[in-house]
Amino acid sequence: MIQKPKGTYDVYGEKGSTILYIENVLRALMDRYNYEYVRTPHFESSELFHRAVGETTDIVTKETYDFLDRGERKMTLRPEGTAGVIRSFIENKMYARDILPVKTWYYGPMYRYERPQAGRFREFYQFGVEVFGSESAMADAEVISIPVHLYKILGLKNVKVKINSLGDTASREKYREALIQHFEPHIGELCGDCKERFKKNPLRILDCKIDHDLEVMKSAPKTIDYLNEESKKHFEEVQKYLKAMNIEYEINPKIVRGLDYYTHTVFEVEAAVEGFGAQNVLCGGGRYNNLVKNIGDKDVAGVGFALGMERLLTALEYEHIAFGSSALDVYVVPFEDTKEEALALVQFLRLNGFKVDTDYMNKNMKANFKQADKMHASFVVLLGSEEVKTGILTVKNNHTKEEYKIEKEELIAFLDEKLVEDCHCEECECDNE
RNA sequence: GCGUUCUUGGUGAAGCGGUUAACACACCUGACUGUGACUCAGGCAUGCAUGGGUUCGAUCCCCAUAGAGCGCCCCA
Repeated sequence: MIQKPKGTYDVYGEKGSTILYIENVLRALMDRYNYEYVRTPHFESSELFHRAVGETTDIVTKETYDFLDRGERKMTLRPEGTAGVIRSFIENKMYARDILPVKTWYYGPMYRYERPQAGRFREFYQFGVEVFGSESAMADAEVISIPVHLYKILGLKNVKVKINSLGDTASREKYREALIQHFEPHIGELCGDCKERFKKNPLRILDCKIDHDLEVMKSAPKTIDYLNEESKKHFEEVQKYLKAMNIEYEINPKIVRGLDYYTHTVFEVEAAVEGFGAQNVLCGGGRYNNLVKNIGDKDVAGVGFALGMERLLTALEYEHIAFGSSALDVYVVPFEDTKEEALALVQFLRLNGFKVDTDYMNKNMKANFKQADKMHASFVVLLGSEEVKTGILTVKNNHTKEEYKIEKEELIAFLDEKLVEDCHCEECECDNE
């Protein structure tokens, strides 16, 4: 038996409906925010990610899918979306647009060679936005508002927005040094991982799950104390705009993000769901005023965020939120000698806009009614030789079990009327609210 | 990359070193060749992730491999 590769998954059934629903929500949402869709290749020159993500992060040193193409070019399956979008922004000279900022969104599969665990796969889907060309804190606030809005639409409660500021390059560097000075005398007290982090990426020490109770951790310097005037002002403005939009947030000085391209605002949205496990961060992002320059020598500010679909789906599952496919309008029961007429009727109804299905398995009557129930059919139409002969159809309301004799010409009008009348659901598009 | 738990039909699962691998749900057939919830009678894993080994005999014990879950590293 051939199995799917480790860390991948198939989508089918109810999960498929949920994903399609969310994707539609994303599309509509981004249209409302006036963001444009950008699609970039799933693989890029390896160098792009090395420049974007930074050589020190593990993402690039050991977690990417790298390969040589037949022309011996080093290629990498994209481990995240930002780098490709920036490359596209520069290559297509979007910075020269007549309308700035350029507000973009993307959605698609990303690849990381990691050990799979809850809500984490080797091929995973990310949705994200990138806004280029604005240094205004308004852009930061708008970007933060998008996932908040999305989670609200999806009905996800108990989400928490956590923000922090790393400041501009100068502030950030000053802070980094302060952090090193702070931890250096106590390095012996830290766990093994933190000793490693101290050398590679001291900011990440703040994220440690083992050492977080240590005195030296609690007394660690905070990023916001090292912001220069300009950075401080920017951070205050972000908060001002968030308040203006009624978005609740808390400042968490320990949010530093893993990637070293961030400047100023960084944020995460967490799901406070019981039993959700270690992977409770639903999305993260921030401002990256130097990244475009690093990649393409154009000094353009940027701010963005990304969210993982798999983790979002897990969170929805925990909250018992599902978006199943809609119920069938009509189930047609064919008989041995009326298959052609049945299929013709099915097609006729479909052409008139109804959601219709029938039996393809030569089921008996009992099994057919069972199947109609399983498909949540509103109406069952029996089509035997008698109905074919007389042109008068037997139509049964599958909820009330009432039976009607309807002429074929009247069927569409009958269904139109009855379907609206009977509809009690909250989600469908009918006008019967 | 490290640690740890696990893998038995379509599903939930019981099981013990020894002849037919429980039970339930689902599904199929018939009683009931045109009306569904009940009932009754049948059917439904030559096989217990895969490959080796120990044994007279392995779903069960041992080893390896693969996959899944959880935690760590890392991280949207």
